[in-house]
Amino acid sequence: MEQLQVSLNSNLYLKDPKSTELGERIVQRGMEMIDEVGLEQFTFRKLANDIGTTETSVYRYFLNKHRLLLYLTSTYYAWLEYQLIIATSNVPSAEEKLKNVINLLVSCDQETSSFNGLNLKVLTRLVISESSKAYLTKQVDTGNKDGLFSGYKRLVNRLAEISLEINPDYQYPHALMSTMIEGIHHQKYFADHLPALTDHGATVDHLETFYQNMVLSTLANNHV
Amino acid sequence: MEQLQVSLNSNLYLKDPKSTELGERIVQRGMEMIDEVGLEQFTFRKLANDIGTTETSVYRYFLNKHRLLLYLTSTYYAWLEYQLIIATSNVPSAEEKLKNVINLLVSCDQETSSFNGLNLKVLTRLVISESSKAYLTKQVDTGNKDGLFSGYKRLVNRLAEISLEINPDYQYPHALMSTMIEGIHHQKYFADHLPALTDHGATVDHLETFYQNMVLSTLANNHV
DNA sequence: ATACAAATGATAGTAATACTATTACATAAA
DNA sequence: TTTATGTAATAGTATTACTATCATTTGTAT
Repeated sequence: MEQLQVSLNSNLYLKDPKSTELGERIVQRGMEMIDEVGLEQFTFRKLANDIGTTETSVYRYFLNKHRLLLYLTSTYYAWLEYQLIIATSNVPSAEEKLKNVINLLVSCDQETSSFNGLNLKVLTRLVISESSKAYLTKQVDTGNKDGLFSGYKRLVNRLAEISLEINPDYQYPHALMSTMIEGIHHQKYFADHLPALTDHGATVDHLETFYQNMVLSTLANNHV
Repeated sequence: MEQLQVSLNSNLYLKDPKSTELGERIVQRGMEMIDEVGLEQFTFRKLANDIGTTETSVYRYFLNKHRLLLYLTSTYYAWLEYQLIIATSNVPSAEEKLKNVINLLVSCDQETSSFNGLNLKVLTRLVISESSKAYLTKQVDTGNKDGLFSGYKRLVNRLAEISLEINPDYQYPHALMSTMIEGIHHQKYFADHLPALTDHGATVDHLETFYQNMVLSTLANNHV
């Protein structure tokens, strides 16, 4: 799992950070610093000072901090896609597949392992609090054309297919799955910062129950 | 409706923008400019130049642009709460109430009227693309203590109560309603910018069908 | 051992951002 | 008339988000 090679869209970076040791450190410490101080307070200068290099060198790898964020979130979605394949292969029942995926999504902030040298607990936390900022910008359309969101879209597509296995007539499989993924992230954030917007502290077990019921009930489709 | 006085939490501003004509212009043009250029590119200097005043004067009303954004989103939620009361009073069936609310939420970007001098179509568009940035910051906890999110929380509470009227045993009414509100906003954004993440262009009618089915099926609770 | 290119580093510079401090002016209540 | 109060103009600062240039190190092919 550690050694798995995942190739991300090359528009995410200027120079592949996996090609050099400096690149690896930029991505690793970049993730940690964004997690610590938040994207707004994070700068390439701070990162460069921290890892003992120069601002210029960091700019050689990434166009700006938004691209670094996108690189990180794309890594997260690549990991999820890989886990999804494991969690659904050789599972005959589509409902069981979806349950496994929900379990994966609600518990990945408990993961102790690493992926591409990135601590998954930290990466998940970063995705929860910062990933929306990757697409809520005026540059979203050009970024989308450049394929910067293809990892996320591929994941949603896979999940939509599983939904259609459960109910082939269901009209909104992409909407349901993107609502679920974003929802899980939001509920975890709310639990930590705005608990009035969720229930039972959005623990792993409660979130799992909530989203299982929500998705499976919706796909059973008894209110159209 | 135009004349309705809604008082927002006084921590949202330094000086009540409704107390002066300059304040009103700051809020109005502020909304329009954030909608046009996005929060990142929006600055108090640009706003001041645009409305013919100085940066300093703008800072007298709002601590920073995040607080102005929060003021705007709070206005939106205050309007929603008011509309919700209209849409649910004298409606005997709880299910009917929730349907009315969903209709309100999915169609408020079509609204042609104004509220507190703010064009609701523009305000809704701004909320869809920018409101997450109001709470996805490292200052969220102090902001929450200062009551900056109380309007949103009150709205979710009201909706949670309606959910419990439908199913008094349901365990996740706040989670379901915040998932729905955020979901509606996201789906509208995806329709415009990342259409692979939604279905049928997330038109008003489709969104209404999707969320009605999702919420009512979930509350019917047949998968726990 | 030499030549060469790729990678990194050092230094400097710029326009803009997100503020703050100071001062002056106008008004209006005491 | 004094005194407070609100409002604005001017100026200044530290930081941000970059870009340009050039020197140096390092690994590799010959």
